[in-house]
Amino acid sequence: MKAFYPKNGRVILHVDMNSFFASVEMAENPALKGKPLAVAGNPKERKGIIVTCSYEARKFGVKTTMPVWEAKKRCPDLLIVPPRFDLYKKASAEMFSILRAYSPLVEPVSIDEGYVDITGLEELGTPPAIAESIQQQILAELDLPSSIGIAPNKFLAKTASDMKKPMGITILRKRDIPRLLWPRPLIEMHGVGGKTAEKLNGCGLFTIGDLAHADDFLLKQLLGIRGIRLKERANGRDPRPVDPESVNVTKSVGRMVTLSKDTGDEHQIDAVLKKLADETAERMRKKEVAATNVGIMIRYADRKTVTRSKKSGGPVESGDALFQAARTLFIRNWNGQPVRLLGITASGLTDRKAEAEQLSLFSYEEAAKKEPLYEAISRLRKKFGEQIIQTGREAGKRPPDPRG
DNA sequence: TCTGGGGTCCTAGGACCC
DNA sequence: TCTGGGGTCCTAGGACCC
Repeated sequence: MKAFYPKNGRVILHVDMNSFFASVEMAENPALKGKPLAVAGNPKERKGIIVTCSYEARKFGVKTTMPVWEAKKRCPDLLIVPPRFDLYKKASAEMFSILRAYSPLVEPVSIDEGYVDITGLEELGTPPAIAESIQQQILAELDLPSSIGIAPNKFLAKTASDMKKPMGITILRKRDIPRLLWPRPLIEMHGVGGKTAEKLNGCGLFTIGDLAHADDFLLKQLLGIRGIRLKERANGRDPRPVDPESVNVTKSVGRMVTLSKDTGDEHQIDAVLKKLADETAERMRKKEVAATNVGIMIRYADRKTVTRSKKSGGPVESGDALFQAARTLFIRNWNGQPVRLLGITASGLTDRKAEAEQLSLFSYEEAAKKEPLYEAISRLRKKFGEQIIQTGREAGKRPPDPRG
């Protein structure tokens, strides 16, 4: 049992929910269980792609991001339901609260997966026993299947949770790396996508083992700092801590939408931008943030996509301000061709409360000090004492209009 | 009949300052 | 007339993930 807790090592779990959206739908409606099921958008609105599908559907070759018509061709009996994000968010929150009952060091990565650092929790049992307990509790309380990876760091835990689905528990130790990790093709490695795999293949590197032994200089040339980092991970090294705070640090908030039909109609585009701006502002309000940068995304009929952004003078938080900024960017950068997709992103986010405080404590007072009236009052106070003159501001009235 | 929407991180070039 | 390097900020886009 002690062997699971090496003196200088960590024990990290990666909990990955299996075909999450589809599983939540099945938990809600057990009649769907055991059937080929997909959660997908409406094809008539050109959003007809598979978001998630059940294992029964996967047997027919149905995959995430596949257009619905193609999925139907492969699996004629495929049941399709539209996504219900509120339901998934609720299930996600319940899943994470189960995890937090085991350890406070829980880092959500997305709606359906997260890391748990269980280092030093010997009293709860061995790591496989803890994983088993978590998995069974999620199944019993939420009726949802999951897979769990156990390893000394995040990368290996993530890799492990992928090895056995559904309802798997997999341990990946450092000493297992040459046997279990290195023979696999590069594209299967977390962090290596199609483009990176192609580049590496072009240099004669095909497996994770090849990457693990590749030349540092070559990797740096080819992929920059990412190359070095990927090689480290291929060797089973990943120092990233499990950070429970990362979930509270949002870098950007946005909304985008593929239009049901391409359009070059300015009124229609205006209406879409306004809606996106209002919805983005609403999300910002919920997160209590303001933006210092506003960006737009335009995708044309040929899928060519451009992004434009501009740092704002002051904090932007209202739907109207967001809309005006987005509209200006759009007018300046639109090439006049029909538009397929429009998006708005608010970034450079600042805390609204801190913003308000700063405004009242600094800007207001600093601005006031620049007023000739303020200077005059200060001078008189020095001469006659503090009590002599009470300004309108201090008396709780509106500040005097400087124009008289 | 193609190919959604929400994010993160990194790079690179130009502006600008010292 | 010809000319340095370093640092930071801003912007655009690429790659990746779920």
